[in-house]
Amino acid sequence: MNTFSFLALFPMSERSEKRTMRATADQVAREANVSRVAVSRAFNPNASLKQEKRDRILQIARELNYTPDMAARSLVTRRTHLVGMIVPDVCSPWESAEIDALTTALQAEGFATLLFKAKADFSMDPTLLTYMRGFNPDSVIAFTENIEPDVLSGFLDHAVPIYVIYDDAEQFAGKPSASLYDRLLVRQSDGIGQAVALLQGYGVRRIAYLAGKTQSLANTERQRMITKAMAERGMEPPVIVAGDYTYDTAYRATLDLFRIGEGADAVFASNDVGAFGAIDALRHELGLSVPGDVKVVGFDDIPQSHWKSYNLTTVRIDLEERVRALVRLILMRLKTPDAAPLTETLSTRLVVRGTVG
Amino acid sequence: MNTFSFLALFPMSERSEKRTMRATADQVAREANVSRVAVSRAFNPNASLKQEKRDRILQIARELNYTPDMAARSLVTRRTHLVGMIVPDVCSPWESAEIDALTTALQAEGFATLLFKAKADFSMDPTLLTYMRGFNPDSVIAFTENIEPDVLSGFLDHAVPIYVIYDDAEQFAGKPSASLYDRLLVRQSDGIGQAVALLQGYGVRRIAYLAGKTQSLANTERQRMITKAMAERGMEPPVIVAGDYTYDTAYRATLDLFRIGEGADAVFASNDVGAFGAIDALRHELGLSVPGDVKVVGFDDIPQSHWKSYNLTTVRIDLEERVRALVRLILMRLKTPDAAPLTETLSTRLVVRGTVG
DNA sequence: GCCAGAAATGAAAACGTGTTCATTCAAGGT
DNA sequence: ACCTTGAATGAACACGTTTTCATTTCTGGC
Repeated sequence: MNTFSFLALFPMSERSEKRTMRATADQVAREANVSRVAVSRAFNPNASLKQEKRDRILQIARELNYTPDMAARSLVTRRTHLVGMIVPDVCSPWESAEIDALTTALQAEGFATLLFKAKADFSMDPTLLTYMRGFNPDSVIAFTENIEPDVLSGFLDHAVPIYVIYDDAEQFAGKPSASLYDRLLVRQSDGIGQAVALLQGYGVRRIAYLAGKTQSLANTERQRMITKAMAERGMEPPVIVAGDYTYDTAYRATLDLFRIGEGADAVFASNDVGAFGAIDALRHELGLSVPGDVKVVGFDDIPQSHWKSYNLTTVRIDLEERVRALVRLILMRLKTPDAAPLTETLSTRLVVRGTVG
Repeated sequence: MNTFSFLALFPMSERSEKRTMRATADQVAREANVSRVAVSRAFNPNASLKQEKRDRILQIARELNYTPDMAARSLVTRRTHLVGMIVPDVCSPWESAEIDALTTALQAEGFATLLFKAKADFSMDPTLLTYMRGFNPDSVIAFTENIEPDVLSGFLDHAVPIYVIYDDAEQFAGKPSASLYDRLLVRQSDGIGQAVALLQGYGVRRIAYLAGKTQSLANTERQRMITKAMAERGMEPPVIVAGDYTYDTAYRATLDLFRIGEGADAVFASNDVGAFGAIDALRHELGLSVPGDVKVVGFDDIPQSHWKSYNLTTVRIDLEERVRALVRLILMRLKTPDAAPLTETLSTRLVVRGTVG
């Protein structure tokens, strides 16, 4: 029992013992005394075929362990039912959660995930793109944000981008292209407003924003919205601390902020993992209390955020909802390419736990 | 800049504006004044073709943005260059790290990862398998351990399993099949021995083993090796606490152990995430000190284990090394199907941090 | 019992590539 | 100058499916 995890498959020609090929539509047809076309139709629900005949074919197909060959099918259909995902770091909690949810949702719709690892610096590798192109994915999801849509969609033929934009649809007023395409609008300002209000309620005056990757649009918009929310409440602009979404960088940046810099009443991290780094630096190296001396707020609400050691107060982006909206957009555009551009909107909200108050 | 993450592709027939198909080998051939066969050969390094001719073809291919169509190619080659991965939980730190490393390694060898989400209960879904079969992956990696190899390799044609076994190759003495196939032997006992020795050195007498999924072979072998190591040092057998590799279950199980049960001097968790749950329960709910009152040891050494809040002492499985060995086995078997069965061995070692001593 | 329209059917033509096989070409040894 | 060997070449076929299109069979209304 439970003896294995890995399995290699081999084409018939190379296995001397097993001479049983994968069953083909022709074999099923012969066995069922019908034409090969009938077999094809049996597997296509809305093709016209006598019910009784269809049942018999499917029965025989099951006995022969037959499944239509996707490669052959996609050759004529021009649909591979593959969705390419380009990911720099599968280990990142937020990204792995998003991959998980996307794969689940797409799988339910009959699409399989084709996973590619991008370079660590988030850059888009032309070789990788060329390589991926060969598989002809029906759609591509890129988890890196530092490449122009035009470059990528020029590389992949007939690609129509779906924009993920933050807070202000108007920030793209100058780019006419943005309004021509489908968009997912994430209103980060909602949760950020709640967070800033809560912090101010606790008497916080000086907030440090622990930034993420500078190429990340999500990051720059988070920073902008925090600054805006603070201004609206009559607070001074936040102190900006450079970061890159990782624990280690956040840890060191926090040390610098409090040792070399002038510290802060609260640290607003650009993501939860960064918040963890900040908390650990404050508690375990600087000897400060969270939330006693310094409040900490994160962003994302990953599963680890409710772990008791951190118990993080954070701005939650509902992953399930986000993925549902994205999959809806992708499938809509795939089914009806000429439909009018659609915009989905996603709110965010503050989840209050133990690192504030 | 940095305005998008998602991209949908569409077959020509459905896009009214763009009428430019993907370039085909015929077009390249016509443009270069050669036969289509020459184009095929140009992309196959060990086919015989005049160097000058090959260069010209590749040049023109680049200009036309041409890449061989994998679907068409695999139809005749019987090789898809796809490796299917069946994963119950992509979010799990250890699994996501393994997916990341495997994808990187396989990508370097020209294989792409085809990701499928299995049911949450680790069970193998026949529908999923049938579905995956359609894509004809060259190889399959299953991250779930509760299905007989025979069942799966019967389902997928011409599948030859690669066994991952733990500590004793002899445990499969009764199963002749095990010695017929390739194997990765993980010597968990190495690191476990070091851990038990260290704990005994600190005067620990009563160890609780916080178990993982009972269907997991890795788990049962960890338990067996801990018991064995303790016996060899004249210690009483460990207290077994049921678990399932998750934080929440580990947290509650630890509470029960110390409130209802009789507690322990040390908790040996079946994985790092479980150790985190134990630590948090001890520190934040039971008011005990780690490592003062109770020592904690984990298993895996995931990236989070060095985070200061946990700073976990743990038995490290070298992920890179493990993945290298696995990829080596898979590729070897794929290239030379009739080669003699190979066994790779992997050691483990204790990484000492702050939760012991 | 007849006719129109709809549903069911199979032959043939794609889809884009790799491979076989017989042929041509170039080079090198006597 | 001749033969031999090996490399270079392209025509034809194969891979397993879907789709088109023309034909046949069924259905229901008069």
